[in-house]
Amino acid sequence: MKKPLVVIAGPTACGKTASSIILAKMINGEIISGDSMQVYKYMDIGTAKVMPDEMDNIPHYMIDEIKPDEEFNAMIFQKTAKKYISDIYSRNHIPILVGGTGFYINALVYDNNFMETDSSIRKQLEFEAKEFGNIYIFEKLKECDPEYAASIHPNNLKRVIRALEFFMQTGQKLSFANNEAHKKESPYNTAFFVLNMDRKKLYERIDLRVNLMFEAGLLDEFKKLVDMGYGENLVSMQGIGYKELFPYLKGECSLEEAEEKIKLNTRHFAKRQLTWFKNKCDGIWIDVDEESAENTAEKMFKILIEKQIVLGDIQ
RNA sequence: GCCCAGAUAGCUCAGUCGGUAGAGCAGAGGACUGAAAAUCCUCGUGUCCUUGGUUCGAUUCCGAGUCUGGGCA
Repeated sequence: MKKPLVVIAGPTACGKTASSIILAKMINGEIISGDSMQVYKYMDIGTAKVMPDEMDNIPHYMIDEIKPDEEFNAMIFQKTAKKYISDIYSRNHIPILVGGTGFYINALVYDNNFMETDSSIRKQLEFEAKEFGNIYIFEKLKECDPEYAASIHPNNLKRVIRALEFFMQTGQKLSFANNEAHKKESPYNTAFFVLNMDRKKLYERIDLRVNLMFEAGLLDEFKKLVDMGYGENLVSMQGIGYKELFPYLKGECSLEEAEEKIKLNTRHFAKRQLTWFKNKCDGIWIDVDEESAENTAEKMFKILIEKQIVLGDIQ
């Protein structure tokens, strides 16, 4: 029998954190963060990380997992999170995966197969792309994996390079591997919640949250990271709320402009998240508009009982 | 009060040598299977300020008005 897994996804600033902690209390849950930025230590304010005083004694995992200059990706996420999940099962608790990184969440929920590769060829390919252009490298991909090439745009360099490096290292076509991976059935009995609210309201909440981040000392946090030697080229420092502050640091824009840019990028990001959850997940959408975190948690709890993912007497 | 310059998509503006118009940004939609808060793709009809005139035809030319900048008193 498949083991229970609760997922709480949704765009940034829609209230995942608060309602997930309440739900965790109700069902003996423990929380695994499905967030690509909260894994980094020292990046608290800009990632809107759950802090210990908010956790209400609910254990949280995949938070502060690594330092900002350490490598991280979907495979590492999956591997690490799976370990935490089995630990949670061993305690007879229910894992609640909560976050906004759809790619990571799906990797875990659908247990995607990742082939062992490393990124050693990457640099070379990046160099070639720079030297000879996107089309040149795209043509290269066309030769070894025409199906995959047909499915992506030549300008999407990251995708093109990944497909190429995958082929060069495994001798397999990414298009083929993806198809195989797609056939795999999820090992969990999952309730996949997607929290959402009226777009306008979401955007207002984003603006408000960015204001609060600055009040809470985002700029200091950023400067501290820079002082620790974490630079602009790091994946972690390309997170929204940090990357926009480099131009300010260099005197290329005002703080107000940087702040506006953060708001804008966060809105764009929320849109991309929504697109993913809409089209890549089989989710139960929960309208959070005008609702308290308690109501949202209550709603999810009811559905969990209906779906028999959780037993009624567990509380 | 006078003079000058504007008034065109939600915003900033381009343009039409007279045949009802187009960029950037915003916004919307989409892709994504080891960078994913990353990366990439698609989408532009609006009383061209109002009103007279000239004209087959005006957003475009001319006159008047209104508003907004700037200058002079």
